[in-house]
Amino acid sequence: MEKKILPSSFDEIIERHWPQGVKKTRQRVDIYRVLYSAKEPLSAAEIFTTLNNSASTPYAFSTVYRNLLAFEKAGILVKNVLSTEDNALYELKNETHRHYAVCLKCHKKIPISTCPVHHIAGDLQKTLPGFQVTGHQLEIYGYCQGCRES
Amino acid sequence: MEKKILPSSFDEIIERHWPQGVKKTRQRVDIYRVLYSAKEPLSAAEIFTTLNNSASTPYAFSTVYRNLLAFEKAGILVKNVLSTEDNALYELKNETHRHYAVCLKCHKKIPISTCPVHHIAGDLQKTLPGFQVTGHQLEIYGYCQGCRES
DNA sequence: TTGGTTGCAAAATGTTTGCATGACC
DNA sequence: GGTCATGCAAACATTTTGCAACCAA
Repeated sequence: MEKKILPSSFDEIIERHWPQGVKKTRQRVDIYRVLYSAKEPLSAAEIFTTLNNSASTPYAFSTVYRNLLAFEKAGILVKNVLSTEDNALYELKNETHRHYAVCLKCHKKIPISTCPVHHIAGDLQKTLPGFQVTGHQLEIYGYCQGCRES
Repeated sequence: MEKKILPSSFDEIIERHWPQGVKKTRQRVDIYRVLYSAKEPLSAAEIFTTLNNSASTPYAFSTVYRNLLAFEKAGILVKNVLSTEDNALYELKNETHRHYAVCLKCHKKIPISTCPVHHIAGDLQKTLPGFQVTGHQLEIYGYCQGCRES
């Protein structure tokens, strides 16, 4: 019985997922924690506010931006820019590849389980000869049930 | 032989495509023309520059933005915000529904003929019960042939 | 004529950068 | 101890807004 059972502490999660070559600072770990516990993509402002509400120590806006960029370069985070939002949203790249349906009225983001792009991955290579696909972004727009009823 | 043959003059095109309820001003027609002759989505700055290079009369930046919004509300234009660009891109909604593959190095935008989202339209309704889909945006990221070779 | 549209300038927003101080390895 | 990260403030780029003059219907 050497296999470890749940729950994993946050320290263990960090230990397992922390990217190579990124120095571990208090601020970075805290930003990671905020993103990790988020249920949907967050804006830099939301991360900034969460950090400064939860601790007495100040966190600078530039620190948030610089580290989101660092995480993105390290390959553990994706930056999304939706046409319906006026700012970028960030989320950790986790095991499950996800897209969202965005409500144009209440801006709620509903996860979509399937990814239509995977279905046509082969086709894409034919459509775009010589193009090396490294990623994609998809948003579905519309109105959620709640907003349709009101 | 009442059927009209090519070429259509730009005036005829405007006549046919101009949206209901949008007052036709010199500036709006000119913005429409720039978008119409563009081969790929343009930024507000590009439209602004094109306008001011091609005429002696000044065009204000705010006029460009206000009318892009007016066109969008009228349903004849789509606004795209790509994660790789720091500004929005605009293109006329024309008959053919299109997406682009964006090169992460040279930022070239290559049109994709197929739309994977159409393939799963039925699935989407099941995945998102109660959600009314009105549109979507898709970007493919990667590296184009030219940039891969260098 | 009259309400919508324009140009200009200024403000607002989100994001990036310079620099001295401070923290990690 | 040396290097990289941080906080602060100021700079930056894009987009939005207020207002008087103007134009299309």
